[in-house]
Amino acid sequence: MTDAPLIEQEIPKAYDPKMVEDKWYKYWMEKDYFKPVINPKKKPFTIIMPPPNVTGELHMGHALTAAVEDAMTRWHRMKGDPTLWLPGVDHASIAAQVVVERLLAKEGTNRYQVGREKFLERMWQWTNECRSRITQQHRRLGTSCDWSREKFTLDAGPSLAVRHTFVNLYNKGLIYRGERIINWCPRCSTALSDLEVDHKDLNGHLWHLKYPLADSDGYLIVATTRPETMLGDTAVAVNPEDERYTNLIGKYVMLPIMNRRIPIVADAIVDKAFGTGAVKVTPSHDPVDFEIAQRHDLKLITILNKDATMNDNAGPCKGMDRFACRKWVVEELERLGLLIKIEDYSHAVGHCQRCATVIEPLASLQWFVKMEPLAKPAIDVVNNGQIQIIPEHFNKVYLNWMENIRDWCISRQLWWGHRIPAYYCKDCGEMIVAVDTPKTCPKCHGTNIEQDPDVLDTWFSSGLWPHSTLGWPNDTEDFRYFYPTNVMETAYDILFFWVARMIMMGIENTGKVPFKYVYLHGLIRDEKGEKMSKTKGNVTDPLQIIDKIGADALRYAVVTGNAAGNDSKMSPIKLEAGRNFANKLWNATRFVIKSIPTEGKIDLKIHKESLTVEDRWILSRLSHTEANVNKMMTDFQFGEALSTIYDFLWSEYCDWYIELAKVRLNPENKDAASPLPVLVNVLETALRLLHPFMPFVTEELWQNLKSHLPAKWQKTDSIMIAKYPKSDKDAIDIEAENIVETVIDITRALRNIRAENKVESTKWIAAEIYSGKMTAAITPYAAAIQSLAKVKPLEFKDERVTGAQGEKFAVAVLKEADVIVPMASMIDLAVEREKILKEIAQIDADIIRLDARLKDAAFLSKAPAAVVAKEQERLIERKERATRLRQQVG
RNA sequence: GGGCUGUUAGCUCAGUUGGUUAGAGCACUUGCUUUACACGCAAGGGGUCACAAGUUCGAGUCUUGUACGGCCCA
Repeated sequence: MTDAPLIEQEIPKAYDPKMVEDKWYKYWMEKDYFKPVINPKKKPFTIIMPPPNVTGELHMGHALTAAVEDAMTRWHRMKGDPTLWLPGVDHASIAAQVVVERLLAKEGTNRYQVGREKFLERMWQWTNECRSRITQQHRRLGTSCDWSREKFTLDAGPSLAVRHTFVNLYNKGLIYRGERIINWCPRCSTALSDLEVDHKDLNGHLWHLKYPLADSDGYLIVATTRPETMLGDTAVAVNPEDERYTNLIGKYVMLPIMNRRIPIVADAIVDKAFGTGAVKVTPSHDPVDFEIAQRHDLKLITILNKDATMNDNAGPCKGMDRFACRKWVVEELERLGLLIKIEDYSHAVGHCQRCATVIEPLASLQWFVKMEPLAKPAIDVVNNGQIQIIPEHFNKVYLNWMENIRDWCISRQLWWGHRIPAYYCKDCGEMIVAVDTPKTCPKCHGTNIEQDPDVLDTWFSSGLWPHSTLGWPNDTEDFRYFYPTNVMETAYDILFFWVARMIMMGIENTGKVPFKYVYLHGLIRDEKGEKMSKTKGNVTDPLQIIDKIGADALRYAVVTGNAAGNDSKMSPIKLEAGRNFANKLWNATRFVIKSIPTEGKIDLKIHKESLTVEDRWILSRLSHTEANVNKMMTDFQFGEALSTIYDFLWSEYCDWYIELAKVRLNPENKDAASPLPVLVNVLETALRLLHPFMPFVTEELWQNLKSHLPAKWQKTDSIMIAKYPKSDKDAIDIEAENIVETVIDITRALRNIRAENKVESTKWIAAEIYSGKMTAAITPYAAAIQSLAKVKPLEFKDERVTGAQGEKFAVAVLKEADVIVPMASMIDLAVEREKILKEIAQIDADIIRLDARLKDAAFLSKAPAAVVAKEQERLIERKERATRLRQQVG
């Protein structure tokens, strides 16, 4: 049995997270608290963590993910659900390979020189270093995920899932190999999916070129943004409805430079309004042209090598770089008198998302997933609510994309990743797609078999993550118990990349949705609202912040004031607010602990019948808080839930309950009922309420508090396995709330009068209170009001004082009371009178409005009775208040 | 070009079935070594909720339009 870490007996004045965080994380780990106990009688709560890439360290976005998922996880665990938060790491095929390739470049070498085997060794070395860093960071953040179930995408299990899925989809005809236009990154030397291409508007040119007719005089003018591609043209296309060109359809032009006869074809896709209405067709290097070529049976001529230099088909340009070639072609056409004009032209150019190189559309033999059949059920589950996306408006974004989905290019000419489970017989050319490596060719029985050299798009394996991490395709206990999972929480920028694919693949492989809720959080930006990036140098390192102010403050800062789907800006101010809150709690607990007597028996049981009104008040407020927080947690309003707890602890418990309790704790008031039972119980409960958000400081304080309490408080070893507080309806006490609110109002009014009249803080002033039917309830608080507002003597009057008495007063008319301070020494009556007149004017306006509303037949008949009653009450209150104010000004 | 979204106090942002007098943190002004906390306490100032029209008994909240941002897809 692990003993709880030591707790400082002398509590320092300020909270120092460094002294407490590590020891508690270690304690939780040793106690195995993060591991769920499978109980078939209970419904589990499961979150699969979005696996960070092995490309470096965690950033603030990961910290947000961790904070939110940990809050959900800890909350459910405390509620008693068997809770699994499964961590993992992604091999990030292209991104990680780019990182290591850069390292090699620094060493003056590259992956080809090193060779596939050695390169992969290097990748593993990098990956292992990275993984331990990421794990370490997660631990510092306080994440309560089950490390014993941690998965890596290249582990045997997830890899088997990948091969199974590939083979299954291939057998169903949903994966095919074919020659299509794909996005080629010359730097990475691989195909990319459409999603991996960033389109940036660049200022370029539109070159108008003259193509002479082949069999007669005259010419056609075509416009292009990429003149070098003309070397691969195999046609010119016009719109069949374009009268300018009707007579040319079926004729030929002579392609300049290459001197190739190419046909003029008619295709409806051509936009009559673009350029001259005639377009050059380069089927190997443009997706639209590729389609035209399919329809018109045109030749495909590829003119580029994989590194974006020109190949043999480029004639005189062979060997040139693509951009040098562009320049050369333009000059040559000009020399030939075939360049008509050059226009400035801004257009979208695709760039590799990972290395920012301009991509080339290229006809290439690749593997694809046929998406439409997979998308259909994935659209249905969102439409029928089986999966709920939060915030809801992302439904439309999701559906819009899914309904226009295109086939997905999944093969990558990379080395780091899941190798495609397709094998080719070198003897007979047979292709074999199989989960396990075949030993012999099923057709010719030869053994000369080679595996496809390519790997799969990382997102192919990520798409399986919710089921592959739980053991699928094997029938495991984890898979049966924890799948489908409950929540997928991630950033909205990978909705298509990841979430959509998980839904499709999850349904396809398991017949079930992979999760019930998709909670999308926003991006964390820097103080100016810019996206954080290493190149900009504006990244905030979570570890540095944790070192400085602690994990809880960081977690507070990323969660508070942040609603689903909204971006948020990180700033030192928010971090400070988190630190301050932790410190406030620290000191409140310090105060409570100091108030617990060290000797003699202490009874901390709450005896309902002997509670004072302020006890009943704080218990009532706590109960409201518990109800609201649980509701907000259920509704994924984490920022709101956290502020609710913050407000309760700071503005109600600390500001008022503790201050009121001090009156009773004063040795002079020996006979007063002790506030300790409520003081301790409410604090203990509030710490549990807060624990999912700020785990370290709450554990430290909870343990510390507990160590000063009697034996029966020692049953639970950690706050993280203590029960999450639930609202107690019986504790709701409107009467007590009313009375304490009045006491607070009176105190505030008195302080206000003091401040406005610049009364020195040490000086006692006299005051009279008239509080009508509340008098009896308020009177017991005379001592409290006296001490909180520094008022003595304080008298309760039966009769309201009127302005006619000739004496000078400062007056505050409150909801339930009038506060009168004789001001002989200090007040400027004229100012005071002005203030009251202003207030009367405001109230009169209210009265007119309310009166009109209450005379309005439509309102009376259509508004709910409760609303009408409330308005009536309000009118009475306003009128009565106006009367009281008028009495004061005479 | 299509779609989504934002505009609330000086700044950053909450405000979830439309229902009292729109909130917080920070900043600002004033005063406090009031024995838990200056990472604090007390008091105060500050908003025609972008603009216009509409629906409604009632709009920051719903609808439409306008202006200016942002994002995604092509």
